[in-house]
Amino acid sequence: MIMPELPEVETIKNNLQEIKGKKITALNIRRQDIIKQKDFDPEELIDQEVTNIDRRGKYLCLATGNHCHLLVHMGMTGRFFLLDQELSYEDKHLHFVLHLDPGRKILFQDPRRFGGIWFVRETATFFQTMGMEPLSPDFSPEYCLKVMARRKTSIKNILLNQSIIAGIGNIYADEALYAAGIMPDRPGAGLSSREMARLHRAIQEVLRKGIEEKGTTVRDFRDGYNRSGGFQNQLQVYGRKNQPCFRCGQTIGVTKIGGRSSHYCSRCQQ
DNA sequence: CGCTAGTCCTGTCTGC
DNA sequence: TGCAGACAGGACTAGC
Repeated sequence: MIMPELPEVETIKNNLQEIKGKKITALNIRRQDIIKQKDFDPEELIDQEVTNIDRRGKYLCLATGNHCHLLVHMGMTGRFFLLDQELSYEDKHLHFVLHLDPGRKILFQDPRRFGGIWFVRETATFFQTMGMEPLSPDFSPEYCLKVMARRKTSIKNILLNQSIIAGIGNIYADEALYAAGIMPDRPGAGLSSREMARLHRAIQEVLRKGIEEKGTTVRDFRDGYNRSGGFQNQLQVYGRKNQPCFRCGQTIGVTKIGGRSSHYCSRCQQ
């Protein structure tokens, strides 16, 4: 099971750079309920050039020449990928198609439909409540200490809170906490500055590694060409319940935190 | 405001 | 072999 997190969306973003400058020729909304917001008529995108493909948190953002934005969130099982016109494709759970000139298309497929598409005019407003990008220069141990001060909830919950840090999901949260040697149920405010420095570094390391490996594929994730990623082979704790810790041999445990499974090594993490 | 529990959804896995 | 139930969880909402 997978949800596309920051490294997965970043991978799709990188793949899709080649459509920059291409013209949108048509679009096909096959399921209305995956459209979450419509600041403008989607038809306005037709005949427009894709001017930019960006990422903010777990959102992919396509900009067009007339200052319109198409935002995509993959939810848990969403796929957003390029396909050459002549190739056949599985159209089950296919909710949206963007046709590009010449003869290519981008498909949005999402069996579980936790994902969606937003037609947004002002991205600044849309992303107003989104937290800091963890790979930006402003993301520092000091920032972490500041935003986690006085928070009694678990550090795991804080890492998953998109309004504090953008883009971290269950897999990279567990991996970062393992790499930092911190138990996921520790209250955020209880972390020492030394621990916060370790966590800050671990977050950046696992995310960078995830991007380098072009994402994690447990079952569902596919990149902008519908290919699998490689980070699943480097997971230390996520999905390794009852298996020995690579570092110390202790059995990896799982507990529920905030309704989500949290994987940890009780010897390597305090 | 901070936090928890419930909700949505369907493919896959488990146990009888 | 078949089938019911558990499970996966991102983001949002209601309620305390």
